[in-house]
Amino acid sequence: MTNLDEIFNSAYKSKVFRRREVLLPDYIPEILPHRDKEIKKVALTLAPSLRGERPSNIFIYGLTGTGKTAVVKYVLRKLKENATGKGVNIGYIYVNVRHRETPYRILADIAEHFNIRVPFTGLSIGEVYNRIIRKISNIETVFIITLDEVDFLVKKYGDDLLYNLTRINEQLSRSKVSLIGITNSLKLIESLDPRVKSSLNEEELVFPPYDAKQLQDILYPRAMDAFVENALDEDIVPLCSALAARDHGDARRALDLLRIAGEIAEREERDRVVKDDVMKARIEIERDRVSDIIKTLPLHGKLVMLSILITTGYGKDYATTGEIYDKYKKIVSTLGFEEITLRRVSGIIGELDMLGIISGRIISRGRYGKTRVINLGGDANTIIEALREDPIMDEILDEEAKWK
DNA sequence: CCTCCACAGGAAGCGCAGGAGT
DNA sequence: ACTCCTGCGCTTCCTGTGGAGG
Repeated sequence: MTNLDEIFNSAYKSKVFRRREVLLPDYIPEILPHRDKEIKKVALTLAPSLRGERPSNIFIYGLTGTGKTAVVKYVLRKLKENATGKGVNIGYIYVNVRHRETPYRILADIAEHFNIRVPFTGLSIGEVYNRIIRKISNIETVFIITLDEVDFLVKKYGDDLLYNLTRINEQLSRSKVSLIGITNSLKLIESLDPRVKSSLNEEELVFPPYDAKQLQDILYPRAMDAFVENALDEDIVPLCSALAARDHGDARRALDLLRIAGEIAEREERDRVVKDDVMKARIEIERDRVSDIIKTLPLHGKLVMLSILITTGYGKDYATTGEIYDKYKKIVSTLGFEEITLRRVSGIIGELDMLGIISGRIISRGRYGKTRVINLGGDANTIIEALREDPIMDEILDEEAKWK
């Protein structure tokens, strides 16, 4: 073996991980602990497709990381395997609505599964819809379309698309389509058109959150698979489970913590993951999340974020929408930009609140009006760091520092 | 008890960019 | 070249509201 081989080999061979991919969010294990009941229910509902019949539509509720997506994907995979064995045609399509959050993109995504090429924009929604129908109408297949996180779609664009999809069968001659809707919010179904509601809710399934013990049952087998023997301190898995259990029993969060903790240990070329790595992982996850959001903010979004940062005294204090808007106007006028309206700034603040970058609550000060009181939810430095990636923000922050 | 502040947040719509079809 | 489509950031106009002060 030459020197180079040795280098590559030792770089390739991690001291911590054996199969890191087992911890990635889209990995579906062979066994899903504490979800037997749910798997059975989904399987029973979808089973008629093996006889070429259209299965009932299913609606699934549950908070993030409760195994909704995993269960659905798992059952669909098994179903498909079973179908090919029996010579039945079943097609399944999985679309995550959060990543494709407009009706057009969702349809475009579905279309792409059928090998219909659709442009990023330019076609009418109806046209994409028609192309899909034209393409699949005559194929003798049961299609199961899964829409993950539909709440995002309904909240922003209403239920038109859902309504059309539930009625798609009327326009198909030989193929059949059934839908699986997955949502985080229990309130969603109430806001739906009654027609959509009854048709989509043929079967309904609620996924309860995991508790710390159940999270451990999920983590242990995966940790065994993912890590080299003895790479984990004993208290690592319980710690990740406990932290995630506090976070409404989110299994994905628990797996992320475990994986990132491992990556930190690996980066530092240690062969053992310790408690402190988990704590660091927690900070790192938060930093990445904040930085991703701030980076993709439009210019005025960043300026508003900056104004919040300054008016709240870098997180030590509270500020109202009005105070933030005043500060924003000052910043904008020194830069010579055109300012956006209060309405829009209020909207941006609302969005930042929803994203959890800041935390605000609406209060009434009686005579002195009703407003939103805001402070930074998390760490100011994380936000400053993310903002400084934009040269304009960087300059303003330097300027601001001089005044102090 | 009523008023009226300082906004929240819904609805409609505008102008532009990116792209399709004709 | 021209029309038509959507997404995005934004504006305009709007109605709604908890409670301190009169």
